[in-house]
Amino acid sequence: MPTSWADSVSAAENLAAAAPPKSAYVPPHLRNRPASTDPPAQASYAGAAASGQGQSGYGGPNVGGSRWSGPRNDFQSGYGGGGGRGGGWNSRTGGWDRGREREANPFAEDDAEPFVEPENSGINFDAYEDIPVETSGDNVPPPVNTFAEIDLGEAVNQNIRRCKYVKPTPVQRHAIPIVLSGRDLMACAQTGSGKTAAFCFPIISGIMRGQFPRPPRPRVAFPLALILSPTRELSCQIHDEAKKFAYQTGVRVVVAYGGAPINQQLRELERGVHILVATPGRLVDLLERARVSLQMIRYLALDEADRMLDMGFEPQIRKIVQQMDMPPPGVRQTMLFSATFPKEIQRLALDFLSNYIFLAVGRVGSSTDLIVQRVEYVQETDKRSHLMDLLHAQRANGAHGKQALTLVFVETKKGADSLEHWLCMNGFPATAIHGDRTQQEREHALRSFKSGNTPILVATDVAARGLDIPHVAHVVNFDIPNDIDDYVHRIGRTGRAGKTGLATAFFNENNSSVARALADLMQEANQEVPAWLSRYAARSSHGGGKNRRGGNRFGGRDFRKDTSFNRGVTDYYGGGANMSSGYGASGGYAASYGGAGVTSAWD
DNA sequence: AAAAAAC
Repeated sequence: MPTSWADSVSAAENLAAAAPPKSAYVPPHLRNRPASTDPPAQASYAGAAASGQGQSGYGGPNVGGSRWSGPRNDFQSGYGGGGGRGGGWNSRTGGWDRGREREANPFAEDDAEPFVEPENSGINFDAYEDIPVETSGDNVPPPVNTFAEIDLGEAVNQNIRRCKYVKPTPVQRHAIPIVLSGRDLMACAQTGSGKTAAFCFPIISGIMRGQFPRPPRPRVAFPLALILSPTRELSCQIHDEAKKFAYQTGVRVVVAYGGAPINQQLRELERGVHILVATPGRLVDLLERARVSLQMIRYLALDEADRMLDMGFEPQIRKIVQQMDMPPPGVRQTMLFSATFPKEIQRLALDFLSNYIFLAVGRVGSSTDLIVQRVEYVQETDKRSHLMDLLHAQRANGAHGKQALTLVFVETKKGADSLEHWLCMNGFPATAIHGDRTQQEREHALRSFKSGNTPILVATDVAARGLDIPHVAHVVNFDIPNDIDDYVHRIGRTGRAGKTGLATAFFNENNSSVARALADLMQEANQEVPAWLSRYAARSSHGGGKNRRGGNRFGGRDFRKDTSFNRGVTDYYGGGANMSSGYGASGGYAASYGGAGVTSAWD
């Protein structure tokens, strides 16, 4: 076991260096890396804009009432003609980007990668092959092994190549066929496992091959798909990714979030939108102004769904999903994704789902092998000097000429401000991100951190979820969150894409309420649990309380399997699906899940 | 109790 932070890092680096490079599989976060040698995109699509006159309809910049395709079968035409003919989807690219402006190449800025490193270094590829997967629900479609098995169409296939995706990740292998088959889905998978692509690919494909009525009113946006996320930065990130997947497919992706001028967002919406990515507040605003209608929504995806349905967000989500004009479950297709899925939230989620499939994908490399978790006992008053010690060690250990990125989580916005200030005063280049900063400041902080200009970022939970920040070597839980799921999300900012990472937590009396949950979690992740923490855990846990996770090596477990849920409640299955059939786990893991909830497929 | 999310 490593004994110091510096040791942990060098051990991690050795481990990385020792891993033999393979070429076949590239996890999501190492993709898009070196400048692509793709030919200019238009070349392959030159002359493709040649279909009927209706094609300028959808999203056409200046067509008032006929933004949607004129001939109703325009989306359809050409699809099914086989990959070789290319007349179908490509023809639609002539629609909204023809003439006036060209669709910006979303792959262009991938060259600006500041961290140069050999492709594929240090990735535990084999770990991806062994990931346990659990599915439950009626008639679960079988997973696919390659992108070729799924007919996503030539335009999307080309984007997959541009993204340098060679092979679907586990969550993609399972989720894509499920969504393509039209089923609702609740998916537990770590962020960084390729979730975004898992729901974007089938949505884009579905929009390309579907037939949709033309939008009934001008000056109102009628998206076909809605993707909601809990933070503005995460919405931006999803939007950026989705743009890549939808490049030159004719499918328009627009993002809307608060803190930024609404006018530009309105203009984008007016040009037409198939997929709207949004944070809840701004979307409600747009709905109330009647600039967006949800009546044509066919796909609804909630990212970080457990956060979206928790107390803070639930009313807004209910308003958007249930009290506006969105089609009900069963008519639309609903997908919920998160790395954690507490039972109470799963129960809540029933209101939004219809006969759904539950999917749990284990983490890469048996849970958190790739993240070394340490807990240190630090009095409140000693936290700053202790942090300084860690940062000094890290600096001494200096990697690649640049200081490794360190993400420091604190509980409050005030705490973030004052810690940032203190670090800067003490010669550590730090910046901070939290909800009281302007959106400009937030985005600047994130950029500065990502680029390595400011290698220390102090953050509240605004940065805990979903954000993909490559090269974070160390997550410090300066304040330990009261909800253990938040801890899981926070440490997930490191150790991404098969890379190793370190997570250090400062524990003291104030955290005794999570001692048990933290100890259990670490134990389960094969981490060394300090004896003093175990004593805290034994002392302060009376019956477990609400902080007990349905622990296993997945982010969660289908609560429909709980006896306490099943007893006397037979009506939860959207439309009375047959409970007794179909709930066997497909992978042979069922037996492992019958017990106390801590057993896992790998025990 | 705090954080996030609209103007």
